[in-house]
Amino acid sequence: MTALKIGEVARQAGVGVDTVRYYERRGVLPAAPRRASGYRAFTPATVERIRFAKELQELGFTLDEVMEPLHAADTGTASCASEQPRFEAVLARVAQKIVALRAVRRRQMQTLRRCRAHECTLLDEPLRAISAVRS
Amino acid sequence: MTALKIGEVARQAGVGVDTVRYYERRGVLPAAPRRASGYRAFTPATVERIRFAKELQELGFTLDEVMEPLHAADTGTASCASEQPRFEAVLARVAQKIVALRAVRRRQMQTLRRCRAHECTLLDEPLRAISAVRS
DNA sequence: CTAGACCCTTGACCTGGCTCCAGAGTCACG
DNA sequence: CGTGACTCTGGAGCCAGGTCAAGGGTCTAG
Repeated sequence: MTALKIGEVARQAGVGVDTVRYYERRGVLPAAPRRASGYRAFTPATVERIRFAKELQELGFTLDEVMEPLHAADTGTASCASEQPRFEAVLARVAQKIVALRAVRRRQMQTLRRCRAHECTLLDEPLRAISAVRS
Repeated sequence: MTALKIGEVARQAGVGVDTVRYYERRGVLPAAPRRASGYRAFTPATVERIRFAKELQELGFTLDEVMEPLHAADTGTASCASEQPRFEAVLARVAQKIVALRAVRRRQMQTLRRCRAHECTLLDEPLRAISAVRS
C-alpha cells in the first residue's frame, strides 16, 4: 500500500506533475484512485508505465500510438509477438521521414553547388524579380 | 498596371487566398496597395515572391527564415554570396535532424532484433509490470 | 438589374504535447 | 498550531503555419 502522490511519481519518472495529469486525461494512465482528500494515490507501477510511454515516444511513437500496446497490456492480450507489427509500422514511418529529409538535403546541396559555381537558380534570379516588386 | 486580385495571385502561386493574407500579415509579403474598393492590388511579381517563399519552405526554412533573404532583397543587399551562409545553416539543421532520426531508427531496429530473438527488453518485461498495475 | 463569384475584416479553430495560472484545500515538520 | 510545500480543478497559453466562418461589400456577365 505504498501509495505515491503525484509529485513523487513525476519525480521518479522524470516528468512534470502536469504531464502526469495530462497522461491521465489522455488515457495513457488509468484514472488514479483518490484518497479522502482528493489526492491521487498511485501505485509504484505507474512510474514504470510512464517510463515505458516515454521510451516509446523517444522511439518515434505519438501518444496515441503509445496507448495501443498499453491498452493491449491492460486487456492481457499484449506480448512481444502481438506488438511486433505495430512496432514495425512505426519503424517504417521513421524510415520514411528519413527518406524525405534526405531528398530535401539532396536538393539543398545541389542548390548550394550551383550557388558556388555562380549558376544560382534559386537565389539570384528570383531575388532580382522580387526586388522589382517594390518599383 | 496589370494589378492582380488576391484570388488570381493565390491561384498562380498555388496557395489559398487565406495563405496570401497570412503572408502579408506575417511580413512575408509587403502590405499590398488597395483599390478604392479596398481590394488588394498585387503586382505579378508577388506571385514569384510567394513561389520563392514556398521553395525555401520545402527546403526546410521556417517562415521567419524565409523572410531574411526576402528582406535582404528588399533592401537591395541580397545576393547569392550574401545568402549562402544562411543557406548553409539551414542545410546543417536538416542534416542534424537526419542524424537524430537515424539514431532513433538504429534503436528501433535493435529493439526489433531482440524481439525476434525472444530477448525482448522493451516490450515483454515492461508490459508485465504494467499489467500488474491493475491488481 | 440581378445573381453569383469574388473580396474585405475580425477572430476562432486546428494539431501535439505539454506548461502555466489562479484560487482553494491538504499535508508534514517542528 | 503555524507555515511552507504540496495537491486539486478548470481553463488558458505556447509553438507553426495555416484554415474556416460570419457578416458584410464589390464586381461582372447576361
